[in-house]
Amino acid sequence: MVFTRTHPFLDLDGIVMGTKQFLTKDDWVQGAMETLRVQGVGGVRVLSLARSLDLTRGSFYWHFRDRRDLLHHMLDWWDREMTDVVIRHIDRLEGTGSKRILALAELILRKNLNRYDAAVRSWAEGDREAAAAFGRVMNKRLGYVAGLFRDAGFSPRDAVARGHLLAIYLMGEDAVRVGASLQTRLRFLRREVRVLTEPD
Amino acid sequence: MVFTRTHPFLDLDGIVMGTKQFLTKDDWVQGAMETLRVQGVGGVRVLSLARSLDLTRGSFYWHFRDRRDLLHHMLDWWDREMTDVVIRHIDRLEGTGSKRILALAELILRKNLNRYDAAVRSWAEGDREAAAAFGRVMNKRLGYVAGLFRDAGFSPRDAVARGHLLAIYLMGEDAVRVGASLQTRLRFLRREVRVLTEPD
DNA sequence: TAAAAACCATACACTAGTGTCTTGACGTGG
DNA sequence: CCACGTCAAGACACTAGTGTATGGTTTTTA
Repeated sequence: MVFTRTHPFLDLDGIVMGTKQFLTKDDWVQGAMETLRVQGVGGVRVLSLARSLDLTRGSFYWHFRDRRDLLHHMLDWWDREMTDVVIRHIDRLEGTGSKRILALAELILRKNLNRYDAAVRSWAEGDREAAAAFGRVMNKRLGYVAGLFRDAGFSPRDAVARGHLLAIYLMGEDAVRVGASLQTRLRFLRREVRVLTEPD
Repeated sequence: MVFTRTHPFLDLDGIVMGTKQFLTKDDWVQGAMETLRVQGVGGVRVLSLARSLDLTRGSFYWHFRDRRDLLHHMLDWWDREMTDVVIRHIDRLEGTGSKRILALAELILRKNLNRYDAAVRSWAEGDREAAAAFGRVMNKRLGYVAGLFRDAGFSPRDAVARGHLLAIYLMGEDAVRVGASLQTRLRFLRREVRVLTEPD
């Protein structure tokens, strides 16, 4: 059989860089994350995933021990790309207090960094490893956001309360604003942040 | 084969009322909701559900046209039992303003009325009917809670902002307080409600 | 108490999915 | 140029799940 399948791939700016012959582990993981988002863990199947990537399961079992192994890598990826990235970015930012809080919130909305949260959370409900990963990530997020509120001048206890309200809002916002434009969502967001950052 | 299987069943107060020979549609739906919670929609399978109820699929296909029909009834059930019930209960309550807000929030935590929210939300991501149902329910909730904040004396725009913060918090709270006792969760909750209900 | 309705089991034909093993195409360094 | 590492196809044996059709048992109704 002729083996000429080549996949065009994009860099981060959306510019076509070239073609590649083979898929990497990360290609599988990212494809699986999309399936996770719209179908839940139960929908992440080796066979259907292979079909959607236009390959057979032969490739899959070269990259991963089994389905469980893939799921493990997905949790790692989600932790790195959807949380650590944000924290590093905000840490490098000028300004302090409520400015940084708003920047963090807007970054998450603009880049849709919360798009897998619902699925991972639901996944965690019935899976010990997912639950552990989800717990770690949430603690990281809650702690970081609460810290920002402390920087903004709130008492430790108040900073925690407000930080948790914001972190959970950011996790659930996209669910109640379906079909809304980014502009609308940002308008809502700024008002929520104002409510939380204004002194009593 | 002998056909003597009888299931003890409970009334609302947990007192054993008797035994019943057959299962109702609602028995299937409630069983399916539990599976939905821990496994997501993908885990709601006719066969495994029948096994967990200790019967065969023959029963299932008497009560429901097919799997899709069950999923439809689950959305109905979730709407009725996890939202309408709360609204009716709070509407009948004395007192106004922030008292009722706290009562609503505590009721949801105490009765775990948010336990299926995450799964339904994730389900909605890849299913039009679930998305429609989830949207209707969220609008109902957001509108009702915003109304409570208006009753508490906030301006319409502020009431919406605070109402949404609370509604989304109530939807995501259980995810970040895993392993915490009800008392701990209530302590957090009261502080969040205080932050949201205190005038600027 | 006989007929009707409600409820469930079982068998059948089918599709989807898992993991293993073998084979083969491509690419690169010696 | 060839040997080895990389990546993927394909076949195999298996389990899980779907929906239908049919018949049996229990409960209700008349």
